Amino acid sequence: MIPERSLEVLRAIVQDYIDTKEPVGSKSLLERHPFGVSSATIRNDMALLEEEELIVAPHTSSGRVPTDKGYRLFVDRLSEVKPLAAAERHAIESLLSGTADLDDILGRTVRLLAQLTNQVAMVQYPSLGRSKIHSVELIRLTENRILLILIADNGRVQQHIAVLANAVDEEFVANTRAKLATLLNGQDLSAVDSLVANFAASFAPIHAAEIGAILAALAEVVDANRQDKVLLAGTANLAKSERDFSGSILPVLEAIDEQVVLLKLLAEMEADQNGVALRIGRENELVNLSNASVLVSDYENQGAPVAKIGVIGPTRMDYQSHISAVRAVARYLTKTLGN
Amino acid sequence: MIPERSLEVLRAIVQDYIDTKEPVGSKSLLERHPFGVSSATIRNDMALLEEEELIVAPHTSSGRVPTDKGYRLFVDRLSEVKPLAAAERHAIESLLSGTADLDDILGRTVRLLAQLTNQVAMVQYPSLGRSKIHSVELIRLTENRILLILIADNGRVQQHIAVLANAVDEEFVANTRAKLATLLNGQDLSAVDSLVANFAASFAPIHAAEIGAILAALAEVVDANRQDKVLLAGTANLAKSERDFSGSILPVLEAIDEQVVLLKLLAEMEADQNGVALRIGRENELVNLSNASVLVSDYENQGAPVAKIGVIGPTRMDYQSHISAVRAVARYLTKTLGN
DNA sequence: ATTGGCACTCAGATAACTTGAGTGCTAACG
DNA sequence: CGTTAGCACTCAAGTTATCTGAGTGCCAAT
Repeated sequence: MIPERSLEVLRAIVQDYIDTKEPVGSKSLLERHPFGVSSATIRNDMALLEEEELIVAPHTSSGRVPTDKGYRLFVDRLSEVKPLAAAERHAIESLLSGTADLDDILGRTVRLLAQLTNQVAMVQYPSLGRSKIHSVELIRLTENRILLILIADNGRVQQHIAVLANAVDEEFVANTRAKLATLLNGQDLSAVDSLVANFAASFAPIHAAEIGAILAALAEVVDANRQDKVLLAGTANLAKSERDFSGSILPVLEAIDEQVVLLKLLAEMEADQNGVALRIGRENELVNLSNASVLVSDYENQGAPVAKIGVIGPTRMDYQSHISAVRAVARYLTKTLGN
Repeated sequence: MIPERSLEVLRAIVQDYIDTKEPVGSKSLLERHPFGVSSATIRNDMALLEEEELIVAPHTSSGRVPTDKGYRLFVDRLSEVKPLAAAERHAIESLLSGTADLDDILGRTVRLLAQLTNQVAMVQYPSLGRSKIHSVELIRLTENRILLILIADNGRVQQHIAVLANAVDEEFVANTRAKLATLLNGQDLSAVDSLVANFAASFAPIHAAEIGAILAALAEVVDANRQDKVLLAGTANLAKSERDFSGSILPVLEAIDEQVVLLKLLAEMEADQNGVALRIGRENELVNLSNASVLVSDYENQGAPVAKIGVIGPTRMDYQSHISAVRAVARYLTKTLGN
């Protein structure tokens, strides 16, 4: 077991390092934190912490820097979450009020989070996994092109064009639309597949191809809802804190380019008791983000988590503040979606 | 007037500099380009070019580097556009074939362009300025929330939710929808404002507030079509060519964050006889992109330019190749949209 | 107009030296 | 035993000096 004071030293090291961005030594640590012991004692504690791989010295004769493991311990056991300043709270309230459109809400929210944290912020579009279908519309664009629109009960709208082999008339479209409505309105999105299994049977075989194309479009639209989208903001913050990413911001930019990677990462992350999920440095190795930390929280709609929102930044980020920022924004987003 | 050979020297300097990323001196220039004169003569020519502010020496005793003005002259008068390699042509064909959805097409296209040029690529969503309304749909989500969907004749779909002060029934919605359809279907988007001017008059005054809200939503949607969106790809290329941007990639990242800036920039750019528009370095001063060049081309739908596609990169970019890449991709996009 | 020749410049590389914040270790202390 | 003072040691980073070579401008000769 690591003695109490040593843990305090670790906490002090992490805080100072986040603050000054300089490796912290035993003497300068005492200047900022009056431990009431001598620097030699601190050095002994540091030796212990280094033993435990919680800190490391970049060079033989330099101060110490927290390791990923050190940050992890700090976050899990040593740090209180720092509540938001009133001004920040106010900023959230005022910036996010009075919106209606989903795109708009998410856009504003992610920008706000980027601004609050000075990091790259991201928000995932609400998954419709547990959502229900509000309605399905069919619109005849031309004689052989049908626009299919699927509206979910949370207001998200997806459309797709079905191109038919043969021309169809308005009546056919209206008829199909009515049947689809009866079948699907109010149903779970996830149930669509089984519900439409025998759909073609209720039509004359002559129209089998057309019905097939429309069902394909429907499948496409349902699927598009599954493969979520990610909205980003604050990429310029990367350039500002470039040196914080040991070496290069390239992996982060690559992740941003390849949204698939981000989505995979988000999907893997599960919130802890604090309501946030955090991956520090090497913990992101699989997605090639070893020099970054990812911090996300779920946001909810109708009582159930629907997607994630969070930030991505250097391992040396201000976890205490950012955790509360992410949580607050997630909560506010939940609230906004509730209306 | 600048003599012929001096211009040849300028061309050689630009090409070498783009190639080697090193300031080019009189002697090494001769090694790569056998001018048949001595280095002293080249130096004389260089002195002239420097006089004309077409090249500049970073340090007293160093080779020369083209200025923005030098690049401009090079592009306008000295360079042939380099046709695409067969492999690239092939890549375009295969990567962009077999798609249907607008989002999908644009996404693929912009990625492709980023890959071809190794720069940040951007594509603007098709403006609907000259498009017509295919149809307007109203869908009653709840008793006081109406989803308005506007479908343009090019398949682009925009929706917006109107929140009403009072509850309305299905009949009211159907009625309104029918009237809107009669009024608007097939009309120019730009004509919407004047067409709906007296719309409220055809309803009982008791519903004035509701009609107002719906018209507001309509205005919103029409407006959303005007303020186009930009899709980006290849931001990771920024990190790779970071040193090419004198100093910092920050301004570029900022522009990417603030899409408004990009849109403004795109709006200002008008294609020349080559079918592309190019802004070099300082020519972008107003949008704070003095150390970058922006190269775009129009793409068309139904015979008229609808939006722009292009790249943004360091002033020292390979204009010859990139111009043809942008043009080819724009043309292919035009062709794909034609289906 | 072009060229060979020459003195000059200066960014960048290399090396030697200094500095100072930091370390580990040990012997003494309460 | 945990703590401390003291000391020798390390090494990144800064400073200075020196060297090098690719490059220049200029001028007299062709």
